[in-house]
Amino acid sequence: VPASPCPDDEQIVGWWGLLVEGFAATSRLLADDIARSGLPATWFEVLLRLRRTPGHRLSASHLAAEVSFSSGGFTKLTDRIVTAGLVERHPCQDDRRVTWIGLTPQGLALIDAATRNHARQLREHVLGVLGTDGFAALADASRALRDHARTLDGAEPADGRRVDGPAPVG
Amino acid sequence: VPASPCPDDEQIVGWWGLLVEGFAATSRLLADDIARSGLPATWFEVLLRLRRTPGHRLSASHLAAEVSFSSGGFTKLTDRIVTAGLVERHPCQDDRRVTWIGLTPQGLALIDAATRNHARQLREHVLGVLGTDGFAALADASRALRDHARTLDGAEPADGRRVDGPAPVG
DNA sequence: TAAGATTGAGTATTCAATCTTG
DNA sequence: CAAGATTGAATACTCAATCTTA
Repeated sequence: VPASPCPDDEQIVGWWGLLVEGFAATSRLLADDIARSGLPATWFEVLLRLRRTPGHRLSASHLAAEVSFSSGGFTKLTDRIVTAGLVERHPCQDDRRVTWIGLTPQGLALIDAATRNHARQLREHVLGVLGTDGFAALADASRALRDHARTLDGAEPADGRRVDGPAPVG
Repeated sequence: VPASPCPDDEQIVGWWGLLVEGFAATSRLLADDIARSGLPATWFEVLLRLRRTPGHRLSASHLAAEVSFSSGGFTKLTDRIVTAGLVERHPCQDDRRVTWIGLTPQGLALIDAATRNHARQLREHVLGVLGTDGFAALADASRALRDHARTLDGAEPADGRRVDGPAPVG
């Protein structure tokens, strides 16, 4: 796509639409494969982050934020993964409000295997399509978007300025 | 990110992780803003596609596929949007199994306003971060990923062999 | 007061089964 | 029998309120 100097609204909205569709389609492909090894996509996201953390443990609130879950939703998600025997809760000694979530040996074994398979899928369905440079550029752009959005998160006041349009439906 | 000739598993998985996080963070930013104008994100996706279709109408099953919904889930989503007066169901004359979903005047007015605001948000939170060339490149890569994934969808056997039918084209 | 975690209520989604039409 | 649409059961999430601790 040769870049226009000044893309119009339709162009911009269309570009973002491609992102939504591309990400959804690829995510589904990957999630289906992960599910085949016995892991819901949400569990995979949790275990993946524990796996790459020294000590294989993170605080519940930190982990919840990383996987974009609400506090309450993450409690229930954790309940299910604990029941499955893949993670354990550990009360924190220094600050008794926090709960550490740590991988069990079974959890570690499962996420190790799932990660190897995941990487294989990514080579096939992403790296194979975009090439190394393309995938790296995509990752770089995504990091920039993430950092920008997270900077604004919580700093964006619910100010009075509204869309110039019809009142909310309801 | 200078591209390594042969990225390892951790690298690849990390790159995809950035995509997941960047997309989630930005999507949430955009969805929050859309919600402020009175539209749930799912409604917006539906109305957006009707808006850019000649005649502002699509069949339910086609629309469901475009927004990545199950058949049953889309029926209920449609129920809610119909109740809000933004779309209407029209039985198809040629094939009485299909239902057309069409925008109402209110729906059109609302999605028009929401789209203008959406474009403004995209300029701020995506175009402003990546630049025109960066955004265009991202859209291009996303299109490639989408087309690849959709080619494989339905052609990828679940566990055993594919059910009888025409051989996959790709 | 504020922050981390949990609970309960409400909502939205998928899956499987059903109905209708081609 | 296949395809589109709908329904009911089950699941998973968010939000608001609560409890505990800093």
